[in-house]
Amino acid sequence: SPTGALHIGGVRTALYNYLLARKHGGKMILRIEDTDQSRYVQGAEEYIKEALSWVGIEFDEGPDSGGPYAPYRQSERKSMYKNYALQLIDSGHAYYAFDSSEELEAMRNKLKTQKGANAQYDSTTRMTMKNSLTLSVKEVENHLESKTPYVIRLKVPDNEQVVLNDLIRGEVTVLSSQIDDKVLMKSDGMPTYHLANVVDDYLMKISHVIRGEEWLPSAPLHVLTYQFLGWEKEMPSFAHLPLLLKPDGNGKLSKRDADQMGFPIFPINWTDPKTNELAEGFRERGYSPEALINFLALLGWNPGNNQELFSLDELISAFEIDRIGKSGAKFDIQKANWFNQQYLRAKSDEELAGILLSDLKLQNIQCDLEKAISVANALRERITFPKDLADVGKLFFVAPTQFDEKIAAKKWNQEAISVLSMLGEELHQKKVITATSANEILQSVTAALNVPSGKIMQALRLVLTGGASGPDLMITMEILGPQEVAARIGYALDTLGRKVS
RNA sequence: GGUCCGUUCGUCUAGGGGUUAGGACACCAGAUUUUCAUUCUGGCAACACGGGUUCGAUUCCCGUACGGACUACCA
Repeated sequence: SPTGALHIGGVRTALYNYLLARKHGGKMILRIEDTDQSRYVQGAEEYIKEALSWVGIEFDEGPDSGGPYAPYRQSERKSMYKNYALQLIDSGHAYYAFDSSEELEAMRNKLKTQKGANAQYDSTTRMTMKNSLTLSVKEVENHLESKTPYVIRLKVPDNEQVVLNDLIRGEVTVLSSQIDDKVLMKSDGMPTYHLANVVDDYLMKISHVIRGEEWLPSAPLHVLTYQFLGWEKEMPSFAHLPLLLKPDGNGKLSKRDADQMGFPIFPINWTDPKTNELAEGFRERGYSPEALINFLALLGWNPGNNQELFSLDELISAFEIDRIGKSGAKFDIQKANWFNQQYLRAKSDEELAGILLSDLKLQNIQCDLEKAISVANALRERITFPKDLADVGKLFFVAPTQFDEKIAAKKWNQEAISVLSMLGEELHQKKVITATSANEILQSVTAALNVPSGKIMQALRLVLTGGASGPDLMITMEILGPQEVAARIGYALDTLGRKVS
């Protein structure tokens, strides 16, 4: 429904639908459920399509590609729904209701004061309200003719067992007296979700309804609707998915939680058209669609073995609806990061170099492909996001101008100074070095000065990177080249001092 | 409040009447790297509780607790 950005839970729901459809050679249909005009959000439909397309979910039918059951937007199908509502009235399963919102509220408030009573429009209260069950035929006609606003409500039977067979939860039985007389047609002439969904699923020959658990309570109502419309045989299978929960505490995962914990909740960037507020998406944050999909697939489903890394095709062949869990899954961004890392590492040096090159270009840093490949190779084991490549790789192009004070205080000592001074002089005379020769030179210097090389490594790192972390130091020296290393040593000696008191 | 759904390491989960209850993420330690990281090895850590059924229950049944969803002319 185009009521805002599709969030990550919706992506997972779409994914499970997609996996099942692909696995069994079915059709994946995109239907836009835009029956609530007041909640319609500009750009939301496009967002849904783009987001799903980014993660690799493709539709066989939908508003763009068309299909045998077009149109695929419920607003464009508006005229189709009323006949079915009328059919339900004719068969005695629905009725007109003329109650104003004030009257409804008054009824609910009155009921709330009675203990144990369910404040709802149902078999116990409908005869006290203003509807075609309580009004005379003449009065009803008058209302309809004078265009009194009305809704059409389902007449839910008094005391019947409604049985829902859920693919995930098994048999769920609800007593019909617990279900209220849901509005089927709104006063603006639009159907509610309940009617539109049932009618369209029937018309579009939908085989499976896989949706979030929040729909479970209204599923019996849908079963009832299928029965009343005489479509019980064509009723789709239902599967109600466990919810995605917030990482700490309990409750449904929300945008607020995600913001607080500092991770995205939308697949791609979303700018709220009302507030103009930008919410960063997983895509823009640097998650690959493969990683996101893999992570999401395993949040509530598992293959029954220890395999964790799945391509979309592998997911399709492994997916089984009865291996979906029943309980809600907390959203663990660390695991998502781990998946991202796995997929990033699986890329070749050339691919990583390409990412590095384009990121460097944005910062106006020149780099040739050969060097980019070396840098990518040096960095490949230490990155989680593509941007890490340029973030940490930057040290190969821009010399540090300041040094981490804590590390300097700890590691910048007389031994380091003498080793580095000598190392700088040695390197200054060289044109090229390899990791191996760099190591040899370092070893000879430390041996000559009788300093264990392990003791000055962090000082060397500090000089070369400005901080305490980075790729292998010998490799770093090889990529930097002897002249640059010597220059950085010289700069460090100048700024950090050649003597320590 | 009512209805429905759920409950295995901190997290995602496997398992299933008799198991040393398995894996992954995270965390911790050791080894390697004369280097932070990687990698490797190891460690920590779970069947919500109470009743049944049973020779035996974490597994089946019932209850309790806890959690969640729903309770709109929203989807």
